[in-house]
Amino acid sequence: MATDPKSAIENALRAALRQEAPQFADAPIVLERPKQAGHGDFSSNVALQLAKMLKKNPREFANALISQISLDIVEKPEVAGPGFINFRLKAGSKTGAIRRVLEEGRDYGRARQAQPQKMQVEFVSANPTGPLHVGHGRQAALGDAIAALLEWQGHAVTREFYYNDAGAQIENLALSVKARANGVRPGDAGWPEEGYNGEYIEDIAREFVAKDGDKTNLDAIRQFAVAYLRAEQDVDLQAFGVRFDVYYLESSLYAEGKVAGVVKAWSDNGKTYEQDGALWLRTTEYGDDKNRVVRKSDGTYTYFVPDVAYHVTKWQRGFKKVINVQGTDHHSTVTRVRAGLQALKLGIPQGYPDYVLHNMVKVMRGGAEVKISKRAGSYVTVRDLIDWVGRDAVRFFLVSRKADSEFVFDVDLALEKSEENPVYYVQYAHARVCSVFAQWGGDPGSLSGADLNRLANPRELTLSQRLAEFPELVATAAREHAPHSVAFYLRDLAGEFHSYYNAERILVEDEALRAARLALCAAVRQTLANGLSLLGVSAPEKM
RNA sequence: GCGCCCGUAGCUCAGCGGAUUAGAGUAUUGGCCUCCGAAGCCAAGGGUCGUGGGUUCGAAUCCCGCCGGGCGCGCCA
Repeated sequence: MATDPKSAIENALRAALRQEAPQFADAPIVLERPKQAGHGDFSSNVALQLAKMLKKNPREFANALISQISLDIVEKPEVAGPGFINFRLKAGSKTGAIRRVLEEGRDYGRARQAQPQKMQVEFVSANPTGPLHVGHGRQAALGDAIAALLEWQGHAVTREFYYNDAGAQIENLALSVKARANGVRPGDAGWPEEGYNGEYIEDIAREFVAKDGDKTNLDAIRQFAVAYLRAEQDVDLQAFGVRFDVYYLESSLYAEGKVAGVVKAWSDNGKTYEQDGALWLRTTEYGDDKNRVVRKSDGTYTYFVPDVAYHVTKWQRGFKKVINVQGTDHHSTVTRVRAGLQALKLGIPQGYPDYVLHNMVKVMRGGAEVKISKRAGSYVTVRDLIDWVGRDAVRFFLVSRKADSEFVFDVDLALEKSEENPVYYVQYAHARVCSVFAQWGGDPGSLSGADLNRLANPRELTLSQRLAEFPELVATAAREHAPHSVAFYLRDLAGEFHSYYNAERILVEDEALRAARLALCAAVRQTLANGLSLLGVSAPEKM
């Protein structure tokens, strides 16, 4: 079992620091991988960081530190530039990662948690009033990947979908379907003021009538329409490869009295007041810029009350960490929900819950923005995208950018020139390795005994090092809720593999060298597969 | 007007407070298949990191102003 070289170096530096500058023994130690090969494999700037506070010359201090270090996995450390300490790994210690990947297999990159926490990621949470649009697609891809990242960090993660099935928009849905069922079309007299105009309304109306539905029974229509759309969304999510553990219905919060309970608790805590016939919550006491109405003068609650009630259940269900994935257009709710939770005085932490807010998705095709979908009318649906470019491409694309960046989804890039699609580049690397193994025909299990010291050329060592980075990359991506870094890593890894593959032959005559190269390839394949699975993208053996 | 986010190569985007050339992809140009998959590789050109200050030994990165863009500022959800 090889120790991870990076932590070994870090430990050695820490020990040296304890000797040379005990007062900073706990200072953060940053080890980065230099861009330029000439600067070694790892580089640290601790000496520069601490020199000022120590009132010492950075280079002298760096020299003092390295005089304390003796590690058998690296050559002698060097002081460079203004005071960087550069470490160059001995060739043998670079390939350790290969063995580790092969040993851990599908678990390579996973961390064990001494005390796993219950966590929850809430995402999509689309109202059952229409098909899922591209924004939901981005949320689905992001949320699912974030959930996977947290699972890989050893936590118990629940994927949850919240259905706003109790609000006014459901009423509008029912009215729209009823109007359609009775032959009233958008624009006609009698069409609901805030009705839904998409063609899917017509579909629902037709099916409702076909089932001998009573065209005057609004309750029956509402039930039918919600069930219809929920089923349709489920089909889309399934096609997208996203599965939820819990579907939470807003209506159940009312049914169980939780909404009224929240308002009562606020009142009991003295956080509310009456004004203009409405009941207000003093959210300004918790960072909001104005107080908010919680019970309207007509006696109904504003939408954010059930939202708070919902989050109380998350806390009470034991989720210590909750991440809500939402569009930035909802960012004003963040402060409100947190304030509402604080005002209950239930001991819920101040920053609860966490949010990942994502920007909007713009779909481009043929050089122009696509805004119209045949099904939905006013927006492009997830189904449209999957139909156009396939599930893997959609998922990879949608997580391959930071959540807060505006996303331009270029259908032409993914469709007409599909070979230039980044996801194929990564999948192709995986398929290539598979192909080599098929050609070879040997038993992969036999590779565990390969002499990895035979791997000496720079491309092999670079690849090995890249493999070694994966677990830390996953950990960082999980901590920062940033699955896009996994996508970038995979591209880099695939790129280095393609270069290697082009420059060197794997299936050489020399048996020992062949075994070593195959071991490296097997590790690359495994790491690619693990990374792709994190993103919900398949790793095909042939394409 | 106020709040949050964004502004890096023609286009789409990475970039951890650090070391002469700021990175990918794509697009453009020129090479590489008697050889394990050319959906690939190699090479070239292309950037005052929106702008003006400040902090620092050092700023694309941190702080402030300005310009440009997005989103939000309901007894809507």
